[in-house]
Amino acid sequence: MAGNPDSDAAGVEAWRAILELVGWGGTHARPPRFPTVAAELGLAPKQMGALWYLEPGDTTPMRAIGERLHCDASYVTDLVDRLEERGLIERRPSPDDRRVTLIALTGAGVETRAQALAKLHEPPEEFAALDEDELRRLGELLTKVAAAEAIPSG
Amino acid sequence: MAGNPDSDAAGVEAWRAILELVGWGGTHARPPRFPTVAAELGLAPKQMGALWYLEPGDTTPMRAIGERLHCDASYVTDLVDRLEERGLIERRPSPDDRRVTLIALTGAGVETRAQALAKLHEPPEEFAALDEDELRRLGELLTKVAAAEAIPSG
DNA sequence: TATTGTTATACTCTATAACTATA
DNA sequence: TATAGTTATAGAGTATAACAATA
Repeated sequence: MAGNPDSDAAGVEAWRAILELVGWGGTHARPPRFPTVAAELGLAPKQMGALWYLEPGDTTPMRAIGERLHCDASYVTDLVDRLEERGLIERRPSPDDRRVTLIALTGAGVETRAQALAKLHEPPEEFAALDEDELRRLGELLTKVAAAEAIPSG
Repeated sequence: MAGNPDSDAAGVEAWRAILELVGWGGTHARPPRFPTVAAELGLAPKQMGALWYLEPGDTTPMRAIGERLHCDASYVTDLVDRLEERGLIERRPSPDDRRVTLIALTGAGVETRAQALAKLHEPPEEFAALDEDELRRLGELLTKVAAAEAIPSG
């Protein structure tokens, strides 16, 4: 972000609006979306993050979950313990490497995950302030941004 | 969100991109912005939220902080204790009502708050994927959305 | 020797309940 | 009686360090 001043200003404005919508803004202070949805399903935010990361039908080493969630391996153990107690996931020994434990969603896990994603993906009511063309344009622009590789700063 | 299908689809797409950018997405899993910035400054997320809410030069009853941050009064006490220990805020008795304690930022608090906001408001690198016109348009659309009153669903 | 996962432990975040002072 | 804030306490979230098993 060291371009021309006008562009920077527009970027700051856009970003600030995003923070606002997401519940991290200073002005209206909406409740933050992700933790709220997690709480509605009786999940800790990271538990929901883990469920999200797990693809239905797929199998994932515990280590990968920790990397994705930016949390310690010991906490992944705890996370997995609790999700397993609730019957949402199961552990399976890896056939390839006897050190690794693979995680898979159970049927109940697939269902809970779907509920979580449905709630999360529900756009905010405020989108009604835009007409259809505006909304489509917004979607295009944001998708272009989100698809871009983050340039590691520094 | 019960409009026409096209509009809904565009909204979902836009919203999904926002979640992605903010670190709540499933695909790239960027680290979530707000907690990361707080950690960089050695603050708990809610501590940073409190600092944000406090306007420099202003004075705010503790109760209001709890409402804004959606947390319990007892935790506000703790929050304020720790922020006060670090010299970022100070308590002042209210002249109007001897039950209420007013909170004000100290000089150090104003400075820390500014640092936090600067980091938070820094747009993501990915905005570089848009040219100036696109960025301006994005800013306009998002601002319009963020300024809209949320229609309480139900 | 390095890596995956677990256990033990402790620290931080946050809420509930009971309480004090004031209104 | 209701409201602002505090204290005591407990629970959930998360990390560090030491460890076992496997590679």
